[in-house]
Amino acid sequence: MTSLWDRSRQVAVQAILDTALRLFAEQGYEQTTIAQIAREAGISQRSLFRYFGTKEDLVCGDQDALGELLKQTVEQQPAEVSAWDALRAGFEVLLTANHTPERALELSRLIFDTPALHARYIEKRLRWQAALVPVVQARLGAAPGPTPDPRAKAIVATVFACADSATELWATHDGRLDLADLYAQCLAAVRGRS
Amino acid sequence: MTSLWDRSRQVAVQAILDTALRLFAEQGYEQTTIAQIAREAGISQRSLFRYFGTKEDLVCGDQDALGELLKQTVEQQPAEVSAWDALRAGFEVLLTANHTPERALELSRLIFDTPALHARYIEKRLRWQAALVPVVQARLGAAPGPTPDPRAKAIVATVFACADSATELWATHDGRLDLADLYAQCLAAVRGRS
DNA sequence: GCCTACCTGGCAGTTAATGCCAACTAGGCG
DNA sequence: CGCCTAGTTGGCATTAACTGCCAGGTAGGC
Repeated sequence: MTSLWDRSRQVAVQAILDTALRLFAEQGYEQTTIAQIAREAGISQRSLFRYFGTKEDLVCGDQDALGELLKQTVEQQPAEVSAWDALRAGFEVLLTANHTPERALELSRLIFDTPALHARYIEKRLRWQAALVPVVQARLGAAPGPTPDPRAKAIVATVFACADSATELWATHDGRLDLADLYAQCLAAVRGRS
Repeated sequence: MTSLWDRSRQVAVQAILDTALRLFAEQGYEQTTIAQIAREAGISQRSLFRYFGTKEDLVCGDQDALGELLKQTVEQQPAEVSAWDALRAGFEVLLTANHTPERALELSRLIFDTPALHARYIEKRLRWQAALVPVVQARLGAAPGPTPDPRAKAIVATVFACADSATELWATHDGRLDLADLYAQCLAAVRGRS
């Protein structure tokens, strides 16, 4: 059922993405205009905005799909797995599903170096967090009462904070360190006695 | 040495801020234009942008001073205070220094309900985090070596994650719960054995 | 009383983003 | 095959956030 439209759409999306990422890497995010991307990708400005609603989505757009994957992975962990371990499992799935390491590194650097992108990225991440809170809450076996239970929210936020710290360290060291290992170190610093 | 210029500047800033916040509360952030704020505040659009570099700064602007206050408070804690306690002390100072509770609640709701503002707020918060990492690292007594120490970064990120979770809970419950208490609960959920 | 320094306002221009409309194209149907 | 419909594309105009520039004004030192 993949019509010709769907296929050419895929091709166009990829072409736009490649052009944009190349230009961002060459001249920086702020210095690259939508007009230039559209011109070099051989598409009208108007259509570019139909594919990607905002300039930031050119970088952070495909995060949405990853968020869904993360949620499903956490949900499908066996019931006896703790909330912390379930979230770690989800995080590890993301690592393999992301892109090639080089691409992920390039994207990470772009995001961490560009305040506007960083903010947008975190905004998307916050939506993942909100979606994960009920999942984690169920795993904690809490009865939702009148006084809300901050535990699930805090745990999810902390896991993301550690994942973010680990990713930033990984990016600033050009990917030479092991990301999963950095994540474990971050979590240990938080949860261990100190 | 407060010249007339400084004073009228203060007055102007306050007038703009009051007008902007009122309009944001009445019609929402996105629906309010800079032109309208300038008109109702009796100032030119050009000068408004000189006082506040961006529209978002009308809401998140004074966060900068708070960040500096936070950093200094944490720095000035006695040496025997742990990193966690020093950060908590800083957070508590922020609570009292903020504004009136009503104003803080109104601002919090505006920020949490407006994606663009939320992103901007987090962006500023990230700068606080970066400034705090060396302070916390010194308190951890770590010798910065070739292999970086993720602990300070992770601890700071976690404290902010918990503070953010607590603030969001506090705002969604109209300020009826105690913010410091919520923060303690969040941190306990993360650091306690579970 | 003048002069310098700074502040203010208007104007034009750039960039991201949106709505509208006309031209086009794929794919179904007689 | 020829048409028709639906979905797509591109150009044009518009809005809103910003920025640079320049002319005018005002406070404060000399």
